[in-house]
Amino acid sequence: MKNLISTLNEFYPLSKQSLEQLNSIFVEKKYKKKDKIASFGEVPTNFFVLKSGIVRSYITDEKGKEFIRALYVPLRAVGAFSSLITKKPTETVYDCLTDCTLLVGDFKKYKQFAKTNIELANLYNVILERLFIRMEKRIFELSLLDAKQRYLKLKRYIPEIDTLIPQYHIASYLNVTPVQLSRIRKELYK
Amino acid sequence: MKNLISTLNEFYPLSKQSLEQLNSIFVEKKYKKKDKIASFGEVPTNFFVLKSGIVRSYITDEKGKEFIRALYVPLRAVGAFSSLITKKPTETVYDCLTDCTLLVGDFKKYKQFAKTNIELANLYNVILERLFIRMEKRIFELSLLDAKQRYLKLKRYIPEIDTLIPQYHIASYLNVTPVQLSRIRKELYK
DNA sequence: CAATTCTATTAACATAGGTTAACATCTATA
DNA sequence: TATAGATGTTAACCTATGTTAATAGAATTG
Repeated sequence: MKNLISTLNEFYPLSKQSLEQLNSIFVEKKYKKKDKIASFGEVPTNFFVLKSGIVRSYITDEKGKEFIRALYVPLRAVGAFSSLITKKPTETVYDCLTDCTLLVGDFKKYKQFAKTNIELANLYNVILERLFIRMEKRIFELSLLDAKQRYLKLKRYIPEIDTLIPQYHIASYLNVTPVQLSRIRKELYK
Repeated sequence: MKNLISTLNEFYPLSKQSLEQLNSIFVEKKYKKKDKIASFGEVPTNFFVLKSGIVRSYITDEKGKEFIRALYVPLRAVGAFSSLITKKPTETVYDCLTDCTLLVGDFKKYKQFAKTNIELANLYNVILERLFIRMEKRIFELSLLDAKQRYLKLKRYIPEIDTLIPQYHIASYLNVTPVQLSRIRKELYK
């Protein structure tokens, strides 16, 4: 369990007892490209820490069109948190864009431990704080930047992105059509 | 302190000791329209609970143009949380769009108590969870809905909004120009 | 209450980005 | 390796929204 420990200690240093409690709720698991880790309409019970690969989250409109809302890279906390919190079915789907390794955590057990273990309560705080800051940045990005700037920003965040996932997925994350992203790239690389 | 107690118990029921700790860090304060509760470039030390009035948060671009990113109504937790968390200067300004009454909380003291008082750690969890869910909804809204739908959604959230704040503030929140909001209203009410 | 400043509307024009469709590659697999 | 499906590019056209400016009514203040 060396890996789990080093992964989690990057977020928040924990006592031996807390690490043991964490070990008891986390399982490492491998997923294939396209595997779902949270499906539409389901009430999720797990949250995850991404060890390798890329995960996306997306929502679907009435016509079945997919809108990628987030891309996750290794060491990020992943999961349908709002549904875990509200216990309502998720409208956001999470799936793997590449083969992935994830730490799968039992959210209910975690919360159970956090009720009495203040270290774990505070670790959850730290995770929520980070998620919150990411969300806020994403809102600034979506409202202040045009598609070209959003693309450049994404490339700064994940430089190899163009080789990792197809362009139409990138376009979806940027909230534009593949046609528009193609235009942007043309202008950028001429 | 009856008011503080009833306000906070709406979020999370607390023991007498926790309430006393909270009382010691919260002060009720009145603000005038246009008063700032967090200014650009400052490292904030307080967070707030809005008792009455409307507060906005906004960011400013290089040209000094303001972009309202959130509107807060009574009982919402308000504050430059990402700066409180990171201890870096805020780029987001928070000010009062109407005269307001706020509970002003000392964030550092709160965190200090939360280190050992698990009830307060968990209350902070609940607040962060709620903020997170709001953020996520706002992202869906900004990326899936056009300006007309965002306007209708805002009117469902705060029906009296048109009489509370000027239209150009509403437009800014919706991420469109006042001109465009005027067109939308024209189309809507014909 | 007159003058100034704010706010909302409208028109004319400009632009980013959407839609559709044709075409060209590339990739996987039967 | 031939074929079908997946992916990316380009062009033509359309729409929502931005920009600027003129106008007018409302609100504020000397």
